[in-house]
Amino acid sequence: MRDPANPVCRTISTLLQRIGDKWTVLVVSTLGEGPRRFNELRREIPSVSQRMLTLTLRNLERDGLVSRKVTPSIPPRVDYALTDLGCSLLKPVNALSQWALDNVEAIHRAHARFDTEQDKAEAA
Amino acid sequence: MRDPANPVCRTISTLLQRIGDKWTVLVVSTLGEGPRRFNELRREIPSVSQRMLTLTLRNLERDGLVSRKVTPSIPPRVDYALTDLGCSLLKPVNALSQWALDNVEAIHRAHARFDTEQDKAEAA
DNA sequence: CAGAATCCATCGCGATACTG
DNA sequence: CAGTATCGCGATGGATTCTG
Repeated sequence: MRDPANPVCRTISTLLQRIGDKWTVLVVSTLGEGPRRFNELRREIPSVSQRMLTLTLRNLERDGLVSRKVTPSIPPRVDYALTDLGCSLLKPVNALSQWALDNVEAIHRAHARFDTEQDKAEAA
Repeated sequence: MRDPANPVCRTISTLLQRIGDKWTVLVVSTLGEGPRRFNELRREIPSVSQRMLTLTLRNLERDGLVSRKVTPSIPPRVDYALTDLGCSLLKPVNALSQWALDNVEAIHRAHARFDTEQDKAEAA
């Protein structure tokens, strides 16, 4: 059950990695507010590069979490939106974010404690 | 609020990355069943290398999620366990895993659909 | 506007060998 | 038993340039 060869386990692992990658959650939570065009997303997430936004959206589309609607006009228009599946992911993701928010300070205290003990250890 | 320069946002991002890395969730969920020694963890997670298990545990300890109790005997004995903070993380993480379990098939269908459409596109 | 393609620095991670 | 140290490959991701 904890065996990474187990296909179910691998699927979970893959999902967690996607959640953990640099831009996915940012994009998903932005789309959680409503559909966006490509450059709208870029503006709302200023630090994402064009390349990474494209890759992130492709992965999300492949997972069935985001829909991509192309309007072949000039200039072209592409609208991204969460699918129902994508929306359903919002809840557990937000729960995790909320946990992080609730425990930011505890984590920082833990870091400080750990790091000072580390310093004492190497001073010796 | 969505600005990666925002320290709170960075903390969330860091946590999500930790969740997303290859071994953290496996280790945390194993420790969720009770305290374990180093090599017990290795046996229960056969594919983890010594190095990565050490690093994963160090990070978890630094975050205050896992406690490390050394018994200086010969041979030495080290017990790892979830802290209260670590336990509290279990719930949102399990929620996410459960979501993945519930939607494994939907995701696989999405992959299949996406990939065949990809093939058609490049065939043209 | 919404990308695709290319180049390149960095890093995660595994394999291996050594230690108190 | 529970680590640490070193090496090296492949993947990740940023910057830049080109396109329909």
